[in-house]
Amino acid sequence: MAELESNSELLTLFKALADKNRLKIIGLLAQQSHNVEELASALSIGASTVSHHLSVLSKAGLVEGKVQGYYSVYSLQTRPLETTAKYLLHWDELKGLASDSAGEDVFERKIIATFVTPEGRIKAFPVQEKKVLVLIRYMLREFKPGIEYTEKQVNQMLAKFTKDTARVRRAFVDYKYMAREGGGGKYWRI
Amino acid sequence: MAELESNSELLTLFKALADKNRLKIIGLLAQQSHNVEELASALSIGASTVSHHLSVLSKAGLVEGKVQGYYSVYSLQTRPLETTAKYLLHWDELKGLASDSAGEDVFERKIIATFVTPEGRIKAFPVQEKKVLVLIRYMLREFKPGIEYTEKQVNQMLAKFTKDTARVRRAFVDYKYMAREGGGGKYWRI
DNA sequence: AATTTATTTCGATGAATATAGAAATAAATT
DNA sequence: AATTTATTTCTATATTCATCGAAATAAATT
Repeated sequence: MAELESNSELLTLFKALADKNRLKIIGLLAQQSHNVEELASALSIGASTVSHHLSVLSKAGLVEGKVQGYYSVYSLQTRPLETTAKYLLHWDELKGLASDSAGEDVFERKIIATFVTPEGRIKAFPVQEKKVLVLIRYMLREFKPGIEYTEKQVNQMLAKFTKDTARVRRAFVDYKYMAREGGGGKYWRI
Repeated sequence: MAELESNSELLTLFKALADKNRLKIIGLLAQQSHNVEELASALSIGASTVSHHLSVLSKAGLVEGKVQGYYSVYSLQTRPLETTAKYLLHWDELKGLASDSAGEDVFERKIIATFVTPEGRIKAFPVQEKKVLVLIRYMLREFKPGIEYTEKQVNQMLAKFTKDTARVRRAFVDYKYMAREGGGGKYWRI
């Protein structure tokens, strides 16, 4: 498995970790290297099954086996565990997991990547109207159709994106993404 | 899921992460909260299937849903990801994964826990012979039956456990765990 | 070369689970 | 209260995958 984890590599890694006996194998190998039969008897399962598990773990880069006399001795490789762990810690990178699904188009994604922090706040508003609109729609997603929000609620929900909540609220209305009731100040998506 | 991860909690977490569509859901929720239908259309799968996936993720503590008008809006919970990541980084704790398998008995495990560092080195040799023997057998596991090792190899393999390799090598022979050929200095397990 | 030993591959079976569609539930609007 | 809308639960089906035993492979000893 390469150092840079693609989505499918992450998937094979999690799949490799998603089995009781494979976790036990990892635990045993974390103590000491073992050959196939030792693992089989420790887990009370067949040697061919252990061999299968080791192959799965090996494809995920989690173990490495080397022939030593009659036996092939397997040892734990901790690097993939470490890189995965760091990856999970910077969970903002998890956004990439959705990449191959048809959510945003390429242009929009680029704008968002440029003008939105990993935490989801607007760094600054672009000058070009077209780009501003991408961000407006980005924040609009927070509001579900069919629900009425008070002006206070709207401001509250926008606060996590930017300090200039009024500007965004006005943009929602100006660009006809939201309607507002004249008096009471209720907003809803169109 | 509790803060302290038991083995089975780790397993449910990895199982939850071991599916393509669930990873995509996590990716989408890392960007923004979503309701079930939004996720279903983004992934091109049925709403009931998404509901099932969200239930799996929820049992693992990875998402949380709250009712909001017509919709129930799901958001990503990053804490379990963080604790899991830290757990993987301190991979010496992975040894616990093998705990419920019938490898060592309780006494031996306790001795090893006391006198062996997380990295696998001998901190110090106990005074009681019975306890020393546990450590001797612990190191003996590194050597596979049927294979001959030169004295140099034996020392080399023991070096990762202790500086006093000669003591251990002698103990192997004294306690009849290993035999040695008189002249050439070849060792093998009995 | 023949034999012994450990591991891997192959083929088959059973269990777990992802998926869809229908029915039931819940929440809000009329 | 009846209706609309979204979600969940239920039921059934298809796929994935863990497991075993047998056969094939590989490596070392005789």
